[in-house]
Amino acid sequence: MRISSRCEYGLRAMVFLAACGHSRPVPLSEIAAEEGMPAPFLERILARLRESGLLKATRGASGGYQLAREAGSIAVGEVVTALEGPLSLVGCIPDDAACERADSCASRLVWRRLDSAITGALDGVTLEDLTREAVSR
Amino acid sequence: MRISSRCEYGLRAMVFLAACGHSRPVPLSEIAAEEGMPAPFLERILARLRESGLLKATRGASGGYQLAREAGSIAVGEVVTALEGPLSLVGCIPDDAACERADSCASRLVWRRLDSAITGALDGVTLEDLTREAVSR
DNA sequence: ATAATCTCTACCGATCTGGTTGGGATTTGG
DNA sequence: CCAAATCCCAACCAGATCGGTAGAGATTAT
Repeated sequence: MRISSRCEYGLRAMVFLAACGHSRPVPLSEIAAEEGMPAPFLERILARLRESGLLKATRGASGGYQLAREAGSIAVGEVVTALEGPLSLVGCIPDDAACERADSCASRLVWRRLDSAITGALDGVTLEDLTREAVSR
Repeated sequence: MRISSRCEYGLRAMVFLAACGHSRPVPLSEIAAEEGMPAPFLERILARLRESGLLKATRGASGGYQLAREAGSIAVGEVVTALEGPLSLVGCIPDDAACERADSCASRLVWRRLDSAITGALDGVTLEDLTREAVSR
């Protein structure tokens, strides 16, 4: 199991923007250069984040990207979900109607447990948490 | 994020074998039929599990597959790792030398947290746990 | 007006996924 | 000893995804 580059880049960009504060829009080129990511690829990643309402973009000269909400109100899980799609591990979670065996399926117990472990790990942390923890080291 | 069919089938097959007990080798065709999986695909899955030492196969008539160890000593995490490869989320976990930014990287905190959440959820449960829980419902 | 910037579409090679096909090797049971 | 059951293995396939590139367009500050 591996986190995609898309997801990794996306989160790093979001954290970068969170650290920049709300003062000004940050151009794509700056994020890409500072974080060492291929700009055209990052562009499409930020597009997804914008479509998901996590990012706000201003066009034209001295435009760029900003967080759409406060860093403290954006959970990491939202970023991951926006980039990776809904993180349903198997078809039958949470929709147990998807499998006729759902009632007797022992494996399903593991996927449920895993699902809540992942959700807990990602939804319990905000971008603000990350910038604060990172600074304090 | 999604569990692959390979992984899902593999775990279900292992649980099935755990429920069968150690009495006799169970032929592939039986597992496939009982669990509703495509037999040739399942075959390659079981091959991986055998190569990883989790499964024992006996050839010839009245042959089949058995767990290589007791169900109580096989963690679900082992099964998943055997099928899915080592589950390192990003290159820098646990090998922080893989990224020069590792020290200052805030995102890395999330991946570490996620990593231990996943490991905890998968390594803390054995096949025996699953069969027992499933039976008791 | 022009330069900076976001927006969008199309393409690309590589890899993974979920299979199928078919032929072999091995061992049991008759 | 032979036939059937069973595991073993390699090759192939279509489709999706990934990571990335290329290039043309729209919009806005200066």
